[in-house]
Amino acid sequence: MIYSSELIKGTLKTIVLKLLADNKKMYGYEITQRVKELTLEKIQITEGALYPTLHALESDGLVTTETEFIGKRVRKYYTLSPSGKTKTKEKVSELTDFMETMKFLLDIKTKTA
Amino acid sequence: MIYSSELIKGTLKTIVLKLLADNKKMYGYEITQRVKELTLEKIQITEGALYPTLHALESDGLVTTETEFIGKRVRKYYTLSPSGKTKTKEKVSELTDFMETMKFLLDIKTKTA
DNA sequence: CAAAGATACATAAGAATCTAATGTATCGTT
DNA sequence: AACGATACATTAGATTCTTATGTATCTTTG
Repeated sequence: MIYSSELIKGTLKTIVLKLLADNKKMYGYEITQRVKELTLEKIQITEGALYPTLHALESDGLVTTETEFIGKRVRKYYTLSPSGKTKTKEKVSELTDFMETMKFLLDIKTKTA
Repeated sequence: MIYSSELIKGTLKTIVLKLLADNKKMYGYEITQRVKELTLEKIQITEGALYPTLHALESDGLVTTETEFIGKRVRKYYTLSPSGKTKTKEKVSELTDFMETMKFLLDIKTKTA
């Protein structure tokens, strides 16, 4: 089962930031594959969604980039900046908190029904 | 603290459906107030977001409506249709599942760091 | 009793962000 | 040689939310 795309909305940026926090340095394609692998195919990040997000993180100064050549093929690595690390902590704790609230909302009557 | 609006994206429809499943019959304004109350002000549903969503649920046949007059003031009640009840179960279990996956993603390195 | 705030509906322009498609190019395998 | 995987990127269109606006009634308070 693949989650409906609307669920991914709003969490993509947080997922990317968290992955970068855990792995120091990643490139776009690698991120799509890692997420797919970690979520057992349930979250599929499309390139059309990922690249604009990465570019936005860069222009917000949350990540820095370095280009590397693997043979003749370009690979663009992303690394968290100091402000990116701070932002990641904020985003992760906000999402964690949000999920607690949502769990509460979804459980309300189910418990007694 | 109020959750950033992007987090609400994609979950609004599910929240509304779940509330209707628990309460049989609710009107728009009541939904905004109930969510605010249940989440201790952390989720604020604006009318500009709610009404289009309710109208969409109606045109998808997931809810039926009945208008009631309180004095001279109109109140529009929404009730889940049979297909709405089925949809609610699907949406709630998908979101629950999604949150488990997200929790896993967010916990990965935190555990060992 | 007038004003302000709460109740209650609704729409609409603009912003943000994702999907799906398309494009370019290299590398490895069969 | 052809195909699939790797790797970047952009764009038209769809979706959905924000912010503002509009209308109208009811309740509370100075």
